[in-house]
Amino acid sequence: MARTVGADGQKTAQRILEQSLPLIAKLGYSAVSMRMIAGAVGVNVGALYNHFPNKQQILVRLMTDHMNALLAGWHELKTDHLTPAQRIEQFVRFHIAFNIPRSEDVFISFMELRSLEPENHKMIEDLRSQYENIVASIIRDGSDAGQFNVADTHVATMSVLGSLIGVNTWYRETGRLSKSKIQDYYVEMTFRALGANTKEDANV
Amino acid sequence: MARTVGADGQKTAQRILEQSLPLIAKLGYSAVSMRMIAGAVGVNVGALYNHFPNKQQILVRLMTDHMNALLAGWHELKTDHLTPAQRIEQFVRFHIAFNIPRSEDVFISFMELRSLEPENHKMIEDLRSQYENIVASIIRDGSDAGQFNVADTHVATMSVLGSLIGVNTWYRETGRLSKSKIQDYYVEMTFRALGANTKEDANV
DNA sequence: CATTAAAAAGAACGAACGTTCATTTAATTA
DNA sequence: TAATTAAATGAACGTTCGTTCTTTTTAATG
Repeated sequence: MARTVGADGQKTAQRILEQSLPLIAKLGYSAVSMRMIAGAVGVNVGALYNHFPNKQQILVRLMTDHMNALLAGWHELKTDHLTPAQRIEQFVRFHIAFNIPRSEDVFISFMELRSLEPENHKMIEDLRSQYENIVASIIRDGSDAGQFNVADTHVATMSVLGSLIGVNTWYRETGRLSKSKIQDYYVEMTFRALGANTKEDANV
Repeated sequence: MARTVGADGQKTAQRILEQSLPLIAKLGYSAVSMRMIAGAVGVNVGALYNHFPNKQQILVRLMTDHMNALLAGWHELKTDHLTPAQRIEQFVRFHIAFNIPRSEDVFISFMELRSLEPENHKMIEDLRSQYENIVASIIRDGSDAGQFNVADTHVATMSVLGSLIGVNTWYRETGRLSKSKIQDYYVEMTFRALGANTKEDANV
């Protein structure tokens, strides 16, 4: 046998990414073999190499695609003209809304950094720090404007991001809480953690 | 060659655990081979099986030892007689102090759950939920007593734990902030996030 | 001191790994 | 329609994997 009827390179490449995602999220990059991916796609092992030069590049694509979508999603919101309090609220809501349906991407992008060769690692790390900088600059602006009251900008940034990232580890579609309720709760807790005094001002 | 001078079973078993820890933390369980561990210990591959029946049990020991030490460390503090606000402060300080010098254990216990066979996975998961329950019950007590003001106990628990767990991902021994400063900052942010109104009452 | 047990070495096992290659067939191009 | 390119198969490559086994040497036991 050889090329099959209806075979399409672009579609196969996409299927490889789609099938790799849950496998790597569940088992980890090292524990997933090219044969497993091929099996999930419904294709022979060798065929994978028509679309990706090696295993590592599959992981790189998964991570860059996710991080770029995350950053693009945020920048689409165009929040520059808002107050720091409004921006952090937008950010909390965006982060939760964006990441909940992408729990596997989130997990991989956090978890498999160490599986990347140095230059790829650096590239993803840069994207990640761009995302951290979004929060850091909101908190810094809020502090400078006297709207937030934090002892240390960096610690506050890490605390806010840490609590948000944790959502993915426990959220369940079928759980007790709706996505929007979770957003509300986290907005409130984030405001409090940052010593924000402007939520009422902004909303009432 | 064969048994070497001074060879001691218990010491070797301990060295296997000690050397496995940084390897697995850095590369991941699947990516670490028994030969790498043996090399780090300075022993032949086969010798590992005098001390552990298989690779999985090394991971199990690393994770159970860590989780048990974590739980034991907390219970040693005997905080039952304190107020919820005092207890959550103690917890935040304990968690940071305990985990910072054990970043590799923390990372593995969080990361490699998926590498465990079902029964081992369940055992570790049980230990982890015991730890979560510590926070949950403090927050619940504080809410019931009207000392905390949270919209949802579970969400608050996850947010507090998430922000704390994040510390390990960015703390550096040589960094700008001392451990005790970080503790102070996190105590304050946690109090705020929980709507605690008793920090001043308790301390002043 | 003789015997047994513990702890190591080192070779070997089959299985699985990522990757390559020659080949075959479908789709596209000239 | 003929030639070329794209996309797949399936076998094979050498390497590494976790594990087992035999053998050797040291330490502990009687």
